[in-house]
Amino acid sequence: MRRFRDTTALRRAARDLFGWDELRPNQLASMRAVMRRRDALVVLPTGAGKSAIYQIPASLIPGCTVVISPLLALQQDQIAALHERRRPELRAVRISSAETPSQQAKALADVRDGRAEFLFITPEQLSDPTRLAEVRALRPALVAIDEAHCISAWGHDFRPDYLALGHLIEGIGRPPVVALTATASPPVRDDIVARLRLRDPELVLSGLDRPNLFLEVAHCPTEDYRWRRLVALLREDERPGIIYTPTRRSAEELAGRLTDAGFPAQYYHGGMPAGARDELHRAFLADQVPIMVATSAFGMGIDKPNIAWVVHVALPDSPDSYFQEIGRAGRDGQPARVLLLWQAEDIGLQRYFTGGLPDERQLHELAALLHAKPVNRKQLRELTGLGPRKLGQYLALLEQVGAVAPRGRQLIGAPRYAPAPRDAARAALAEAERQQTVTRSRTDMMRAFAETTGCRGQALLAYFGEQMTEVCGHCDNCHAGTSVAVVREADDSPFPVHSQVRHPEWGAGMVLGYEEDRMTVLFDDVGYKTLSVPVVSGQSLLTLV
DNA sequence: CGCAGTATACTTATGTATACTGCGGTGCAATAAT
Repeated sequence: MRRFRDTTALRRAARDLFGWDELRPNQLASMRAVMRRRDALVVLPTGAGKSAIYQIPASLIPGCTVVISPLLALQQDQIAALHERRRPELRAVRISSAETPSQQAKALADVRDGRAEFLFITPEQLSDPTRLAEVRALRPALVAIDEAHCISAWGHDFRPDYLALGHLIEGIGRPPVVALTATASPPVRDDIVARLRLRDPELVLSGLDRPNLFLEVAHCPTEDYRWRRLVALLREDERPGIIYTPTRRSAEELAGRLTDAGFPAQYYHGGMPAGARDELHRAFLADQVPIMVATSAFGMGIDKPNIAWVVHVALPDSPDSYFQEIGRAGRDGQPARVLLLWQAEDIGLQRYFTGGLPDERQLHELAALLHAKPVNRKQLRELTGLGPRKLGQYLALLEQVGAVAPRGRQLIGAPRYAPAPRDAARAALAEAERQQTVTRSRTDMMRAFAETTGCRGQALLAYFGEQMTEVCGHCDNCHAGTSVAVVREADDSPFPVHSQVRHPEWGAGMVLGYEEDRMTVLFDDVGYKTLSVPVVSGQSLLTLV
């Protein structure tokens, strides 16, 4: 009865507010979970109407909705899109460093007095206890986490406040939470659930296969070969597309070289002034920039249906990034090309980006300081001489081993049963080593994807824990005939996909999938490994847990 | 980790080999100077 009532209300709201005649099954399932005030993790490709999953229920549920979204530019687009609907139920405000204190106060008042339904905010804002209390006082009825994969990708060092998001949500009264993303492998999903402290969330997943994307990889022994492959694609396809480069400088250089060669290219990266970035973003969406050469800064929130190709001129750091980036192509359902041009040297740069290991003595010193008495970040910087970046990384690590906890009012201290500083430093170092190993293994998986002669669609989906029973038919290897369709019988896969296994040397892990005679397992401590199924079976290498 | 660019050594005149250095992604917010 309730189910029927919710469905009817949701369909009516979708029609009234968005002008949609129907809701897709995945959308409806997610929205029903939200209506029942159940936590949900929704993994759907962008363009599948993901925002509506929280927006439509929010318009029906009494009380405001807090939307946690990672980029200010993205928030701005989302608010503009809501306001274009011109409905009072969809009014939105934002609190960020871009608003003056009086604008922030007005935003809070608008939500409190019912003039706005949505409050857009970043995790960094919520980590200020005063701000947290202000938001809590609004008694939000729902929290939506947009681009939820950022929790896993950024929480460890880049934006440490993401790590504390579960704690912060509890701080605003712990309303039901709906987390949304386009890409999340099984460990990333687990990470999101754990960090947000979701309670028995409804998991809504769509199939990841994108049949209209033609996947192609070319190993490029020389720069010249790489250039020729790139130019060949640009000649064949004059529709708009994105070229991903690994560095800011290479983005600028390649855009210049393409322009000189008669291809109208622009470049985009995080080192550019905000105004120029906004303008380029807008121009690209408006079909005024046919070729965008960019670092990974370009992309999140780009919902442009007619991107016809995506080229990577270097190996991305992980299949996670790669899938996210190629997923921007072909949203209109038209055939689109995805080309990876790589060489082994690309891995060096990714190793650098992964970062080195922390210094155990510095960790020890930091843990000892915090053990003695709570201090704030500024004092810590002065006392330890560590830069803000390194300090943030160290604090995140110490927090993960239970040696550090926020103490309110910007203070950081040791929790009651914190380990001794020496043990904390040792554990934090071990945790950093584990994270580094897992990160490196992701790059290894990316390389394995590049080098495989098997079906690329299968390899990619296996990484994301989705088992394809047949070859994809839309990759270079399928077209060349080197991918082999292997029909798997139930008894050649003694370990079902997603089952927990144990390896004598590598410890506990999860089976992600099978392709040809290989299987992919993600181990907690050593990361991703590809194993030969005959060897595993013959030597009884794995045991079911 | 590995590349590009520069500096130095060795050579005995114009260049080559080796050694060293710096650089490299993603963004919040807060701060300081206009």
